Amino acid sequence: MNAFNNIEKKDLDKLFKCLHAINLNIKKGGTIISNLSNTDTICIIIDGSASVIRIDYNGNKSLIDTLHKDDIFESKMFNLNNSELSIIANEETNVIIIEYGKFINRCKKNCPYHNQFIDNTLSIILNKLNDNYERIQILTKKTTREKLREYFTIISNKRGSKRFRIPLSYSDLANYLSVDRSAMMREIKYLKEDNLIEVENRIITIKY
Amino acid sequence: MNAFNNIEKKDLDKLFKCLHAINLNIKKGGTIISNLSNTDTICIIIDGSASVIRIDYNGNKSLIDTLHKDDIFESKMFNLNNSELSIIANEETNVIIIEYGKFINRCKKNCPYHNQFIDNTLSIILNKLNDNYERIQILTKKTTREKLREYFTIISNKRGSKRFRIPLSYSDLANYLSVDRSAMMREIKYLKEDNLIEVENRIITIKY
DNA sequence: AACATTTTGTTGCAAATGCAACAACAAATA
DNA sequence: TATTTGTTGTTGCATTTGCAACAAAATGTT
Repeated sequence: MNAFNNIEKKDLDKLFKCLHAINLNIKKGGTIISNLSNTDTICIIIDGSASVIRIDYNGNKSLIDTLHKDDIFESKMFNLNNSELSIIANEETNVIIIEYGKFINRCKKNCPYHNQFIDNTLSIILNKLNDNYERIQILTKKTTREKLREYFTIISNKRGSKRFRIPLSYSDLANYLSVDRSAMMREIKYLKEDNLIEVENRIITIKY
Repeated sequence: MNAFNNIEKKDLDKLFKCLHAINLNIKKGGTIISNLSNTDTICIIIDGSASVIRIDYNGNKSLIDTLHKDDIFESKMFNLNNSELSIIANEETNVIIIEYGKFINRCKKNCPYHNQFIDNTLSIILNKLNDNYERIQILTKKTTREKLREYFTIISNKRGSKRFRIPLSYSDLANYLSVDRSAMMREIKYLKEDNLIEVENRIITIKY
C-alpha cells in the first residue's frame, strides 16, 4: 500500500500541483525535517529510510520510530510536548513534503484523485496504528519468553505459516522487544531446549 | 476534540443521513461489536465507555484498549490476524456506527460538513497514534523507575506544571506501565526517599 | 449504618533480567 | 585482500522484578 495507489499517472501531476507538493532528495545523515513544533506537515517516504529522533529538554536523544519506503509521517503523530523532533535520513532518501492544510482542504472541484489520495493516506495511518497496537501487545507482556512467543505468533499469523523468517536481525529484535539482547538469546536457547521452537539462522518454526 | 466539531446542528442530520449512521444504546456489559473480521465499520462513542477485547485462538481474552467519550474505533486499527475482537460496554453507552465505505466515499455534492467530519476523524486518529507512541516510549524503558519518571514528565509537560494529579488509580497506572503494582509502589517509595518526587494521594510533584 | 468491594501500603523471597565482557563469525568497505 | 564494523553466541553475577500474602484505608452499595 502506498499513498498514490490507484491514481493514474496523468493525474499525479495535477495532484502534486493541487497539494503544492515539494520533492526532496536527502543524502545519508541529512535532516529531512527538524523543529516540528511550528509546521504542520505531511512527509511521504518515496524511497530510502529515515529515523524519527526525539531530543528532550536535557538534550537526550531517543529513537522514536523508523520510517521506510511508502511510510507517512505527520507532525501530530508525535506531539511530544516540550521536546524537539528531527527526522534524519539513514541513507539517500527521497521524500514528498505537503502542508497539512493543503492536504485536508480539497479544492471545490472535488477531484477524485485527491479523494483517493486521502483515502490511501488514512489507510496507511490506520495500518500504522495497528502496528503500534501490536507492539504494545508485545511490550505489555512481562517476561522475555512471553514477548518472544507473542512476537512469533503475530508473525506466524501474518505469514500464514508456522515456519517463517524474522524480518529483523536479532539485535534489532531485542530493541523492538525492549529487552537485553544477551538475555533474549538465552531465552531463545531455552525455548529451543523446551522444544517450543526450532531455529535455523533467522528462520523460526513454531512447534505447537 | 470530537468527530462532530465545527459542524452546525442543522447539518448534522444531513450528515447522518448521508453516512447512513446508526445510533445504538447499549447497557452495561452489552456487546457493541463482535466478530470484526467481516465488517469494516467505524464506531464513535457518544457517551459511556467500552473495552476492546481480543480473544485468541486458545480462547484467552486480553484487554487491548479502552474507549471513552468521543473516541473512535475503526476495524483496521486492530487487524489482529487469527483472533476475534469484541467491544463490550463498561457502562450504559451510546455509539454511532458508520460503514467505512460510506464514510470515505463523499457524495458528488462535496458537502462541506462531510469534509469537516473526515478532517475531525483524522485528527482524532492522529491523536490516538500520538497516545500510542507515548505509551511505547514509556513501555520501552527498562526499569520501573524509568517508566514512572517518563510517565510523570509526560503528564507534567501536558499540564504545564511540576505539580499534577495523575488521572489513574495506582492499580490502573501499574497496568498502564505494565509492571507489578506492589513493585511499583515500592519504587514510588524509593523515588520519594531519593527526594525526586513528592506524593500526596494522587498528586505528584516533580522535584527536579 | 452495616456490609461488601476495591484500592493502597508493605514485606520476604524466588525468579527473571540487565549488564559486562569476551570470542567467533559475517558483512561491509577501503 | 586486508581491515574495520556489525552480528551472534555465551556466561557469571548483581540487581530488579514479579509473586504471594496480608492489613489498613477508602469507596461503593444495600
